[in-house]
Formats: sequence, structure tokens, C-alpha cells
Amino acid sequence: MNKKIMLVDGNSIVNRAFYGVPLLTNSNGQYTNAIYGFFNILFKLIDEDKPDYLGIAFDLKAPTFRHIKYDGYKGTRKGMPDELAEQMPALKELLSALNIKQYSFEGFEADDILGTLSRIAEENGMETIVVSGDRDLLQIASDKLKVRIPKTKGGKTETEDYYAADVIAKYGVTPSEFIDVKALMGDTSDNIPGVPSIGEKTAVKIIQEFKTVENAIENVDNIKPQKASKNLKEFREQALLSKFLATIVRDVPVELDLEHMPVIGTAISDEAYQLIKKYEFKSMLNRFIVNNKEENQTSKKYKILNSKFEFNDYISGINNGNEVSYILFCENEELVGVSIYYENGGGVFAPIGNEISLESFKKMSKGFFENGEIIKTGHDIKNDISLLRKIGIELKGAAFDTAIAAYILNPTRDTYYCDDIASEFLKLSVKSEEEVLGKGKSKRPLLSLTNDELLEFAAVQAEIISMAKPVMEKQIKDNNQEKLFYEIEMPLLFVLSDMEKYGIKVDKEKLLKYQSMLEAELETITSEIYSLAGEEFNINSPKQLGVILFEKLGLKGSKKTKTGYSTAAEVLEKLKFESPIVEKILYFRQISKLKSTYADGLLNVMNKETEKIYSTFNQTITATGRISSTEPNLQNIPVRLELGRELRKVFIPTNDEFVFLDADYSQIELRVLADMADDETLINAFKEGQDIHRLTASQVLNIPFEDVTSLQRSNAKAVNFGIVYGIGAFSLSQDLGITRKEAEEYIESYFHKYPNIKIYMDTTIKNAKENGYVSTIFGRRRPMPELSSSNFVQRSFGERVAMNMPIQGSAADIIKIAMVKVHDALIKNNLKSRLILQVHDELLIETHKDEIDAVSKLLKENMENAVHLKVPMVADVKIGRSWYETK
DNA sequence: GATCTCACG
DNA sequence: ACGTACGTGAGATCC
Repeated sequence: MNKKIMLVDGNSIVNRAFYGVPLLTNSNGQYTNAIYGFFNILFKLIDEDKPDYLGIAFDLKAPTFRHIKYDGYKGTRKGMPDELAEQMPALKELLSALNIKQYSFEGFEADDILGTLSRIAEENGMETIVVSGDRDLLQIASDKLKVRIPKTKGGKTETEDYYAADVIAKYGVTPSEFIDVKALMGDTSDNIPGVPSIGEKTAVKIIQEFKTVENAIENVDNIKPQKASKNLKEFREQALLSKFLATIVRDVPVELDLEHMPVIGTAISDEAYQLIKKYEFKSMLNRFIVNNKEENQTSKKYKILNSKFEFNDYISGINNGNEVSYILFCENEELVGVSIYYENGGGVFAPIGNEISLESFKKMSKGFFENGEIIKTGHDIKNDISLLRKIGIELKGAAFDTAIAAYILNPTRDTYYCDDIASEFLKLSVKSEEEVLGKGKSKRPLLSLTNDELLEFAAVQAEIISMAKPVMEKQIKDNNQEKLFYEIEMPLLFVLSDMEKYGIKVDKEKLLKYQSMLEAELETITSEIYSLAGEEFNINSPKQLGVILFEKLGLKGSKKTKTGYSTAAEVLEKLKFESPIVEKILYFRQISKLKSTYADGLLNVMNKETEKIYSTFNQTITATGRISSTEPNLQNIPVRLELGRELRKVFIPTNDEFVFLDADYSQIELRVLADMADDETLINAFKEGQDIHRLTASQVLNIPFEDVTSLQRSNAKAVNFGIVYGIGAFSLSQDLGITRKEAEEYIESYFHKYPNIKIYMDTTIKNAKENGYVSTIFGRRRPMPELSSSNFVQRSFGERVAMNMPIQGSAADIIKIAMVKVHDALIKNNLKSRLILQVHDELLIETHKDEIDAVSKLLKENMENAVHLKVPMVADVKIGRSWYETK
């Protein structure tokens, strides 16, 4: 077999790592995030590729031949931040201690060294892998040479991998042509000038036709568009210079020193061990065999409790005031095990189902779980509550949820499993469920594991969350997020739990009728479409539909998606008058959606006995702080179109003794914005209860309030939406069907009239860039690594997110506060009414008929007084015998 | 599993 | 010159 070699661009990877991992320090206050992230990426790639040789190239500080040729080279680049610079020597020291070969060469960049070493390796028949955070390296990809570009996202590393064919597939040019494309379009991050007015699109088109910059210059008169041709003629020298700068040198006088390029094995030097300890990379040590007792006793300290007696002994030894952490394990919604940890008792795992039956588990553990004097740390407590409730246990004393804490500290992760907690807060690497049990079809049952495996995977989890808790507490305190966590999110967990338990009643007969009505309608419209098309096809397949509409019927489609024609409603809407089939397809889509997602979907999840629907409300999903709803999603039940809205008639109170009260916040996001931006005009308008969109129209268009037409008002409404989303002229113009120029004028005029909003948006972005995160009024944070991206699209996205998150997130905070207050007030006053749904700015309460007045009042007051901003909060309460009627 | 489409705030 | 609104979840198709 051919030998494999991995060559890494040290500088670009360490940069990625630095921006992808939050600023961590060890207990001496040394920054370690870039080093930590660097090795995470490196280990992942080594594990995946299993190379035989490894080398890492670094830039030197000295100017390179490119700087000498062109003194603007990389001129726009700012130096490394100090927090990163101080990690560089430490990184190199650790690499040396780990025997990892490092290359650098005066006058050349790491890229050039990689280009050279990889050429030599390839010529010697080696399988070559080049790792870089920079797309520049794509120019050296070949059939045998793979370029890997890693990204760190939410604590996980993902890579994009490119052989030559992948470059062609993605960019439409060969790797070597990639240089020519870059020469034409330039590169702002390296300050490569390129040719004015030629961007990526044009550059690719030109190179696809002419192959090289030189050839394009020779045929410059044949180049279209005119502007590109003219500029290439004028800036030909600059284009050639750019090509020179962009070309990676592949003959640096450096030697490939295979003998000194070992890959990190499992044994490491004492020096390396000491360094890793010093930086507190505990998880890294797990990779290595360390001759050190303290590191090698993980599973020895836990016990499996296999008999009732052992379990009973352990659990009855827990006393009031003990701080205990626990993890429940379940499969198919059935408890199969529990791990528990507390300081004096140590860590245990007890399997449930065999020796310890579910019934005996219940008897023995009830006293523990229901004792509020035993302070518990759990992970996803809301889930535990419902699991325990099924066997007749009411959980009490649950004071700290590590999943929610982890979410508060970083809401952008995809998952918050125990192994995520271990690596993020303890720098400890433990096996994930997927690693231990597998996934999908081949997933093994937990209790098929050996005792040692159970200890290593299951028992450890209780101790993990127990160790993570103080770390999280400190971070929450340091972040000023104590109120957010202890007074909003933790209490909310119990509110959501009650909502899930209570469910919402469905009028089954009515839903069945609705379903068959849609069914009949769908049949009719389907045959009409077939006859208009002249053939039968799958209308639900965008691919087949595209063929019918744009090829067979010859409608002019604007190619939009990666895979073919777009048939989205906004496209079809424009083609409505071209053929009668279009309108029918739009109608088909509407009916089809209502039937499959809503009618069929809701019937599927309805509990047959209670005829209720029990949704799950997720508290750790969104990046902004909103909750989400799944299985089913009750936060997207149709309302905008009447036919869909009819569906709301099937959501009804449990019985005749109850009605629905529904309250929604009026303009909560704009009120939040008015407060945060401290904009006088907006604040006064809200104080006076003015029509805010009408006001915007009169301000922006400079016309009297009374003269605003309904069209002007609705346009202004779109502008207000745009402001909340982080406005862009293009999208606004699309939304309003006006030109981009007009949209720009709207926006400019808006900011002119609301200067503090402009200032607020700008300072929000500026602060976000400085801090690396944005935050809400109540201190909820969202990390914003996108803002330091060199990619225009990503950075712009980051800026819009930075503007939107504090608004959307503060609104989410406010309604969460209101939910806790409303929920607690219902309980405290011994009312029969219950909070059953939240839809972002709306609360639905199933209200007992005797309590209508009391609950209306309580609901309105608690919502309006959840917070006191510079503007009043307004909640409108409606009543109805179904959700439909509460409009 | 990725992609497209569409429902909501 | 770039490609665009922010935040979600679900069903259907197709590879």
C-alpha cells in the first residue's frame, strides 16, 4: 500500500481554532483556546485519515518574496490579536515535545512549503493530504492529493474535502485555473488587487472560456461583458501581478524529511505530558498511555449496583442536604438504568429491568426523588419529570439543570449531551452514546454493555454533571446571567413540563371531517392538473414539476436552486398569468400541505384515549432564546389564510366547563427595539398608543399621519420588519416589489428619521465584534464568530444576526418571564385554569368558566408587567370556545 | 441524509 | 462584485 502523508498549514488552522473556540484559559490565566482547538482539529483528521507521516508548516515573521514584489501584499491584514499571539510559542513548544515535525522557510509562506512538500510526496507516489483553513490551497488539489478544509462549529469539527474533481464540481474550474480566477477577482483578505469590476462570477466565466489570464489578455477584445474587457485591458499588469501573488510556489528549496515526521502515537514524552497537564487539556491525555496512576483509574471509582440490596443501601444512604447528581437512562420511553453521584457516596450505576425491577426501583427511589430536601443536579430535568411521572414518582428538589446551563452559556450548539458538557466545561473526553451504542438500526441496548463499559459510559455521566456544575455556576456568575438562569430558565422548565403534561384537546370528529374534505379537494385538483399537463406525474416532486412547467409547457423559469428549477411559491406566483396550471399547482400545494402536515400529522400524534395532543417544548434549541415545539409543532398552526385557519377550530378546551383565553403581545419586538435603541420618536409613539406602521410611513415619506394610504402603511410595515431582521436594500426591494434604489432610499430616510436606531445598530455590531457575542436585555448571549469571517457573505450574515438577536431574544426573555409569573399565579390562587401553549408572543390558557375574569386580569397584568421598559408592554386578551375563535 | 417547500412568529 | 432578510419544524422526494 502506498504511504500516506498529512501536511498541515499551521497558521491557518490555528487561526480557525482561535476564532472557533471560545477564549479559554487555564487556571494560571494563560489563553489556551487556539492550542486546544488546533489539536482537536489535528486529532480528528489524524483519526480519520490515519496518515503514516505528519508535518506542519508555519509562516515566519520575515517578509516573503511576495511582499518584496508587491509591498501592498497582505497590507489590509491586521496583526494577530494578543490573545492568539501569546499562544503561538506555546503551541510550537508542545508540537516539538510531541515530536511533530515543523517546517518554515525564510522568504516563503507556509502555503509554498506545503505546495513543495506535497509535490515531492506526490512524485514519490504517496497519498497526500493537505490541511488548510484557506481555500487558496485548492489550486494544488489533484487525483492523488486531497485538500481538507476544517471548520469548528459549536464545538464540533467538520471538514470540506477536495480532490481535483471536487474543485471542478464546486467551482467550475480546475485547480490550476483556480489561480487564474483569483488573479482576476482578487482577494481582499490578502490584498491581492485583481481586476476592478470582475468578481467571482465573471472571473469564472472568463477562465472557463480562456483557461488562463495570459490567454484572456491576448483575446481581451472577445471578453464579455464590455466593462470586464475594458478593465482587463487597462489593468493587465495588475492581473498578471495578482496571478504571480496568488500562485503557490512548489519548488522552495526545502527537503521532505520523512524520517523525522512521525505521527503522534499513544506514548508521549514526559515533557509533553507535563505541558499538556500545564494547559489542562485533560481530554488530550486520554489519547495517550500515561505512566501515571492518577490518570488511569477512571472506571475504578464507580460501582455497579446489581441487586436490590445494593441499590437500596446506596440510595437510602443519601441524606437531606446532600447535593446529588443523577442521570436517567431510557430506551423506548422505558427506564433502563440510573447513575447517581454524590461526594460521600461516590458514583454508581444501577440497571433497571432485571434484578431491580421497575416496580422495585420505584419503591426504593421514590423517597430519594420526591425528597425536596435533597438538592439535585440533573441533565434535561423536564424529560426526567415525565419519565418518573410515568412510574408514579413526582420529582422534587431539582435545582440545577446542566443542559439548560450549557445552553445559556452557549445557545449555538447542536447538541447538549453529557459528552458535550464534559468536553466543553471539563475538557474531558468521554465516550458519546453513539460511540458506545451505535446509532440507527444497529444501535445496541444499554444493558448489553459489559460492566466495565457501563461504568465508563453510564456511571461517569452523573459525576460529569456534578463536576460541571461549579464550572457552569462560575461562568454564569461571571457573565451576569444569574437572574436569567435561576429566575427565568430554571423555573420555566417546570412551566413547560406542566404544559406538556396538560396537552391540548382536539375535536376529533371535526379533524376527521377536515381531513376528508382536503382529501376530496386534492383528488379533484390533481386530475385537473393532470389534464392541463397532458400527463400524470408526481406534483409533489419539484423535479418532475419543473420538467412539466419549464420544459413541457415552456414557462420561463428562473433557475434558482442547486439541483434545478425552483418551483417555490414566489416563483410560481409570478407565472400565474402564463398558464392556468400554475394557480392550480399553488392550490394543490396549499391543500397538500394542510392535509399531510396538519390533518394527517395531528391525527397521528393525537392520544387516542384522551383525544389530546401533547407537544414537546424544547428549551435548548434556538440561538436566540425562543422555545421551540416538536412532535407536533404547535407553533406553526396555520392562521394567515382562511382555509388553513379553519384548522384552529379543532383545538378546543377539555370540556364544557372551560374556554380559551388567548393573549398576545402587541408589537413586542418593535417595543424592545424602541427601548434598547432609546429612540425618542418610537418611545413616544408607543407611550401614546399610536399606530406604529402608519407613523413609520408618515415619517419616512414625510407626509401627514392622516394622509398615509393603506399601501404606504403596509410598505412601512415591511420596513419595520426589515429593521428587526437586520435590513438589506435588496431583500426589502424584493419584498415590496420596488427597485433596489428605492429600497435604499426608504432605508436611508428611515435612519434619518430614527437616528438612534442607526446608532444602536452600528454600536451593536461594533460591540459584537469586540466582545465576540451579542446579548439581550436580560443578559442572554449568542456567540458571534461569523463577524470575524473574511467571507463577505458570512460576515454580512453575522451582522444581520447581531442586529436581530438582541431584539428577538429580549422578546423571548420577556414572554418567558410572563409565563413563569402566569403559571405561578394560577397555582398560587388555586385556579383550575392552565397555561397550555406559547407561540412566541402569544399565550393560550385553558380557562375555567368561573375564572374568566380573574384569569383575564391575571394574564394581562402579568404579561404587561413582566418587565418595565421605557415603553409600555401591551397584551390583548381574547376569549373563544376554540383556538379559532380567539382572534 | 440532503434538498426543497412551506407553515408559524 | 458579492447574495440577502431573523428564528424555527415537518413532510415529501430522491440519491
